[in-house]
Amino acid sequence: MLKTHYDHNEVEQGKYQTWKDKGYFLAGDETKTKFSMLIPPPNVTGMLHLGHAWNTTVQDIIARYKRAKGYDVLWLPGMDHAGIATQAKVEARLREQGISRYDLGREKFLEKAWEWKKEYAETIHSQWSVMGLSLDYSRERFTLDDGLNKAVRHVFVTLYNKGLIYRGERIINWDPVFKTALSNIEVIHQDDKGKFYYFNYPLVDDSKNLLIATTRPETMFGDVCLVVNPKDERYLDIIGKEVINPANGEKIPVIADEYVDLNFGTGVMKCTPAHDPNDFLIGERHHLAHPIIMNDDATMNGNCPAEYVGLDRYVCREKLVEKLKQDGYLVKIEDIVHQVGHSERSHAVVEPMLKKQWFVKMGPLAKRALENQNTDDKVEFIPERFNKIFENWMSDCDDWCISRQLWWGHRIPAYYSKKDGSILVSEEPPADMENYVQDEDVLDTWFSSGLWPFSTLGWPNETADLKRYYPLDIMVTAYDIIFFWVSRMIFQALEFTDKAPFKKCLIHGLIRDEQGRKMSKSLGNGIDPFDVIKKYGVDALRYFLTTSTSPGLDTRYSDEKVKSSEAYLNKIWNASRFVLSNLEGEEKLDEEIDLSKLSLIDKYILTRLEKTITNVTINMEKYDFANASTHLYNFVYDDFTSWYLELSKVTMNHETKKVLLKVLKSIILMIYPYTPFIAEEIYLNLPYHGESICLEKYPEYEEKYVSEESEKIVSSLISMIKDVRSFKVDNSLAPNSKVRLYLNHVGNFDFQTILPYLKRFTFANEVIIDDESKKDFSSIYYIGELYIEEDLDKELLKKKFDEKIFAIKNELLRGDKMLNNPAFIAKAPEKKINEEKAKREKYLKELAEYQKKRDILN
RNA sequence: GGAGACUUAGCUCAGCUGGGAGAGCGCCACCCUUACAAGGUGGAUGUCAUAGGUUCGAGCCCUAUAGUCUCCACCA
Repeated sequence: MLKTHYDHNEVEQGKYQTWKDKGYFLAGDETKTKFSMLIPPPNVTGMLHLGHAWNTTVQDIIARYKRAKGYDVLWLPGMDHAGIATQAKVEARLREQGISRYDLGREKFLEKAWEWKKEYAETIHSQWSVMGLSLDYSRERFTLDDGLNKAVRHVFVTLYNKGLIYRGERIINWDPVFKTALSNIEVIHQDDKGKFYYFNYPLVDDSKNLLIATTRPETMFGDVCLVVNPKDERYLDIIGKEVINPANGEKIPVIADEYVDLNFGTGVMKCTPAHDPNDFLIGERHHLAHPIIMNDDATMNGNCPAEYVGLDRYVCREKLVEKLKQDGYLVKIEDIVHQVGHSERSHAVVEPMLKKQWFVKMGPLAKRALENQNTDDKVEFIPERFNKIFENWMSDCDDWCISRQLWWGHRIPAYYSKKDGSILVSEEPPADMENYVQDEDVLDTWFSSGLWPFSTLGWPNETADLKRYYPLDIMVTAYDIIFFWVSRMIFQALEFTDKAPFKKCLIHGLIRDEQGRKMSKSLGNGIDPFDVIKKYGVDALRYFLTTSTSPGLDTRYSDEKVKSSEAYLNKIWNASRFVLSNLEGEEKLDEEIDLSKLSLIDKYILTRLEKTITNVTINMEKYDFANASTHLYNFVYDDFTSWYLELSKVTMNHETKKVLLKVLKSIILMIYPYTPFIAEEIYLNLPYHGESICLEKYPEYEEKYVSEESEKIVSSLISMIKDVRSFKVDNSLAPNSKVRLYLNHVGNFDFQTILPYLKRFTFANEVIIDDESKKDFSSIYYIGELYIEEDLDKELLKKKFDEKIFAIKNELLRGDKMLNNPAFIAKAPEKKINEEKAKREKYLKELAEYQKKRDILN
């Protein structure tokens, strides 16, 4: 029997371990249709946050729903080594002990990193279990395990041999803190305050100056020329001439290139090919030198005048500006706000630098990904608009810089000959490894994540799992990693498996704090899901996360809403207690319900149940969990607890008890994917329950339980009761005050069937049916077919009637406007016209009745 | 500079393919009615951002405007 109070701690206790031990979450029943998904692997960098909780709960709902629907569900767990992020954490930990990774050396450092991984994997596992995620742990993977390493090497080598991976010297985004290259999307552009410095570059053999504006004076040491637009009439005569670079006194030429914008700045720009991507392209076109002027830590190098060597780039900037000011070259300084690139991980200002790195050639891969979206094999984004976001990015992306100057990750399988420096790219090290040196760099962490949908299933081996579960049915993720991850999975999958990696991609938003701000460490506004769980229970958190959210949109965390989720579960808990207490001692409740023995209200609730099952299922199939839960919520609160449970007390019998059991069971089966713990607890307390709710079937719509007629009659009954209640409040009568009711029998059903309920809920001491003599006494209140006799305030009654008459007249007006409109009659669908006509009839009748009663009062 | 989202009750948000404005929380009044006071009953509250347009009919479709937010982009 259920305890008097819903205590989430007690309810959650031990259940997950049992589910896991019993193997309920293991995939592999080949008699069923498969349904497969993978968890987006969390980084082994720390604790899971509310975003993870949201993302994984959505998947868990899908997994549990699909299992209940009879699928063989594979939900494969795993984690991501998260190269740069994890390495940063491990280095920070070492720094606390006063050591750097260089003190340890590569091998020892990696040992530390694996220790870190082990530690945090454990944390994540325990957090997954608290969340109740129905993961198949027997298939868990890690991006750095042997199988995935093999997949990564295979992909790298294959792409290299196809010419889709190349090594080249290009301008890349350099993170001077972590001292590694970054891909374009790892650079966050944000508005920073900066300055526009205007300098004079004196022309050689001329007294004139050229005015140049720059935001980065320190790069002047790397200037190789000035550039003007060949169409710019102002500067036609100076093209080909030389100027003095005031920073270092070197003579540099003025060249012409279409790139220069005539309307920006002074129309003349300086060109630093090694430290700016556009300057680099200009340099390529004009075969210019590209001197690098900074070290990896963004200090100035030997290509700068001695007094600046070793200075940090910003210190150098100040010093140089000061000097140029003294020398009379500085014309003015303007304050500006401009977009500056920062490293996603270190937040340092990214330095564009010319470096030799590995790249994936995106053109052909992107083309195929885009083309595939026009085929039957396309990935269906939910909501659909994310397809456009995906396509926009895909159709305009640069080559992907995949080498990272880190240690934690997949080491690039390229080997350089000690003899001649030639490159050997191969899945396995060369036999004569002593003659080679392996590339020091590792791959971008997203390189391996991009293979996740198939590498985790054993690819490149033709494993049974790969055959059965690939491609996946759905991928669930937040929109912020569409570029990082989703797009890469898609083009890698197409390239290596000739199929899209998943059929659907369900996109959800990000969770924000109560004020709508992003949760961040610096703001200190992060909310630990496990604090919330302690307070309200994991079921309440899960319910909140998946029901008060809208597809693809961000959501705000709301303590109030989690609380009300808990209140809802408490409601179900107590309703269950009521049902169970009524079932006690009853036998043969598992026998088929005898429709002929059902009361009016039993038929009513079954009808509402069947309709609810339909509505919930439709929305579950669309992965619209907010809508699905709303249908269930309304059924539970209104139909079931507010009305049926109360009404059932009046005519409780054996058949009603069967109905109570059936309806309760259906409710907990439908709430189960959202809130598995409380659902299991109640389930195990039901008579005739199975081993676990995890093994139960989802409720199915059954036509035989639907009775439109009963639904209609009980709806009238409910509105009568509501009217009497509201009548009492209006007349300051106690809710349980006795009344005498008169029913005028105009409907086509037997009023006797509703009498017991009407009496009980209106506290009527008498209900008189069809007594013509009682129709014109003065102290009455009339509602539909119902009269109430009482000593009443006539003025109040008049007012009530007048309000009602006014409302009906308004309705009539609305309808007449339509019906008197020839265009409406001509163009509106016939169904709608008939509806309006029927309403008109109904209102006219009501109006007449009310007016009659109103007249009696005068 | 492009792209997208959002603007509905005091607050947070629903409103499915156009056909009588909804929920939760909050608020007011009454009630410890035998599942539930984490409750029940009854109630108040909206020129659906603004202006046009399409339509018999617009919160919903189209256009423009304003405000908020996000993403993308190399403008020195």
